[in-house]
Amino acid sequence: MPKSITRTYSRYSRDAAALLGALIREARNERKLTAQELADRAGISRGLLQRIEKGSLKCEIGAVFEVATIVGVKLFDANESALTKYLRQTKEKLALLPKSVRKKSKAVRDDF
Amino acid sequence: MPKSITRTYSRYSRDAAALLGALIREARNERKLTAQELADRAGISRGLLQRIEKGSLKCEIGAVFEVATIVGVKLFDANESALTKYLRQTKEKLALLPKSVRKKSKAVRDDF
DNA sequence: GTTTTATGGTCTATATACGAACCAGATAAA
DNA sequence: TTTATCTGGTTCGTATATAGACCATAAAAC
Repeated sequence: MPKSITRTYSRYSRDAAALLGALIREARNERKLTAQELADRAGISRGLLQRIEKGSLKCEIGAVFEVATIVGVKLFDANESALTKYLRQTKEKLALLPKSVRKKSKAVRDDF
Repeated sequence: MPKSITRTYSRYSRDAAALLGALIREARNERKLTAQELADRAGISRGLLQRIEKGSLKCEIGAVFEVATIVGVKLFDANESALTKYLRQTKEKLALLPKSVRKKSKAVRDDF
């Protein structure tokens, strides 16, 4: 990140991260795990787990997904087999589509 | 990250990220957006968008969510209002639970 | 009440994800 | 075909997210 950029996030993105964090915290409590225990299992620091549970958007998606998986929070409301199946279908579908998006050349001729 | 750590990710996390990336790409093609255009709208670089679409787990979750939001890929299979509503409920539920998880003192006495 | 421990926060050093600028190959349009 | 441009893949410099060590407070257990 050369040029310092302050990202802006949409309401939906912020809510989604906040919800995911809240669900993780709820699931952790249900399973009677301390923050340190869950962090250890996920291979992350306790501080990072705190930020994830707070809904921070500046976290590795891998860390967030891993924690969610450990405590049983389903992403996309899908279990493992359904996810794998849908993933395969989506990839097959993509293979049939055009490889690249192409814009109209130069200007659009709507002046006739 | 002081000590160099090579993270390991579960199959579920990897599949989830791959699916999300594939869904984003699919939605981008449907909307006839080039990678550069979508990246510009999300305020990220084209390179980062490529990694997101490939399902990389080493991306800011904020960037991924933002891109998904722009092309209309719904996280949690919920529309905006439903997400906000559920978020409020979840936070209220959390407020009722014990503030911290506490382990049995020392060893568990199961020898009686 | 006391004690223990989980949580929340700060601070520092460092690994790394990022943006930018490339290039080559693929692919769609002319 | 030729041309234009989208994509994928580098490399490099840098902003920053992270781990780890703190400390203070809160809250559960005793």
